[in-house]
Amino acid sequence: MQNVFEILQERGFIEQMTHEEEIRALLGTDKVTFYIGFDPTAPSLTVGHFLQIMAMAHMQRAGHRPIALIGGGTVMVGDPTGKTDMRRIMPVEEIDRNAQAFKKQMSRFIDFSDGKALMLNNADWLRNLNYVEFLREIGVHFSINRMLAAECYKSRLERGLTFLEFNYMIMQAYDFYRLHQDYGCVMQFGGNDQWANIIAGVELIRKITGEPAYGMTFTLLTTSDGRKMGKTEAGAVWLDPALTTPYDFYQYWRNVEDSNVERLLGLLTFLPMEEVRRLGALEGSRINDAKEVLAYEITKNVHGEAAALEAQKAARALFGGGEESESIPTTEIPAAELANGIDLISLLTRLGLAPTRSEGRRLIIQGGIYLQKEQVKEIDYIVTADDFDDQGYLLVRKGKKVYHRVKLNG
RNA sequence: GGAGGGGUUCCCGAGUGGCCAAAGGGGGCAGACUGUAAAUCUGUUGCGGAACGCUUCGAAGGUUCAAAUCCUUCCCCCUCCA
Repeated sequence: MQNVFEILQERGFIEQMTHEEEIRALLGTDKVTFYIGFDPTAPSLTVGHFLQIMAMAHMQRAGHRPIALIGGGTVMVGDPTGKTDMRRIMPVEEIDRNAQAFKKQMSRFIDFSDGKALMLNNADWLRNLNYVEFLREIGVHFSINRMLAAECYKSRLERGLTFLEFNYMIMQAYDFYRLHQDYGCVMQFGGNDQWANIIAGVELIRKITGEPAYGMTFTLLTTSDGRKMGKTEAGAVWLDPALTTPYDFYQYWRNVEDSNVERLLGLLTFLPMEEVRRLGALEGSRINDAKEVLAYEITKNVHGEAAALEAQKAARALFGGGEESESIPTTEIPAAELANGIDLISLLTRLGLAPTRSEGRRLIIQGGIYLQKEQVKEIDYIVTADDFDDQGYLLVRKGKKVYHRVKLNG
């Protein structure tokens, strides 16, 4: 069997490592326990987390034991890495609620049965730390001079960094130490922005115990010009279908830029690399086939095969002219309300296609609104039952690719 | 605790009494071009309507015909000193 190290490397995960040769050897021979931390800052995991989960899944398939560490304790402090502003202090109730949601979602991707993987929450040991003991036991091992030199604090040193946030690195290092002592965890992975936090843990363990510990970071999802991926006008791309519908989720991947397709296939699907390379090599508009595969595979992984098929069918129908599908977002409106017609602007705000009436007006004036595939440019257009088709549906399109269906009820 | 600097519309950042709903850039949205891509170009980007009105410039008060701009108090951030 192929060393999982090679797999991760070939699929494009690996960015930095503390000890390349040792890690490669270890992963090839022993069963290792490793961990990745997830801070519950939001009510759902995002595609950024998903990349970490994929790496975890590859590791588990290779026989290693993952620890998914929910950061119910570390979020109390807030990771300043990559943030330019002070982190919001989150209420404990919200943190715990988010942590629960993370747990639930995580179980879908990693097999936690029979101790094949562990899910822990660092709230269990961080929230009740004794300050003075902690300082004497752990604090002595950290050099402020070194910490300040860390790249991740650079921008914050210019703009302001509180002592609270400054401690984040120490908390995370302590997590690794605890997992090492209590669970024999010897490796920590994370996004490349976590590098400083990870080596802090590696060094802490080595200093205190004299035993080896390793760290590795994975690539971050970015567009070709370096911007973070996973953001849309509506915010992040969530794994929770209530926050990002499977259709929108599918469409997000269907629309990634050409130059990223091969990379994303390697990172976010389980397709064999041969296939990944074949799809990535498609030229011109044929790369669209690869994007369909990408979107389908990821959606299947996250939302299941049925939802993925449904999303694919809907997308093909809307963009290819096939049969329409049920999974387009649909709003029902009682026929009685349409008796006298509804003005188009009101309809747009009601469907959520325009946040305000001003925005709706703008959209119409700029030619961004279509009813049943016909552009409508009259801002005082009145929608009546006549606009609906025989089955009682009205297809509203905003711009090139945002669709919404209205169903006439009763 | 002392001295100084600062908080502007999603973000950065101009604006020091009327010409400011507020320059410029970024981002977003829409249009053109395309392949449901990227790049590029154009328009647009507080809210509500037709002209026009209404609510904004850390918070609350005040001066003035008129305030983002002046005064008072308060909150928050940064720098230096202690």
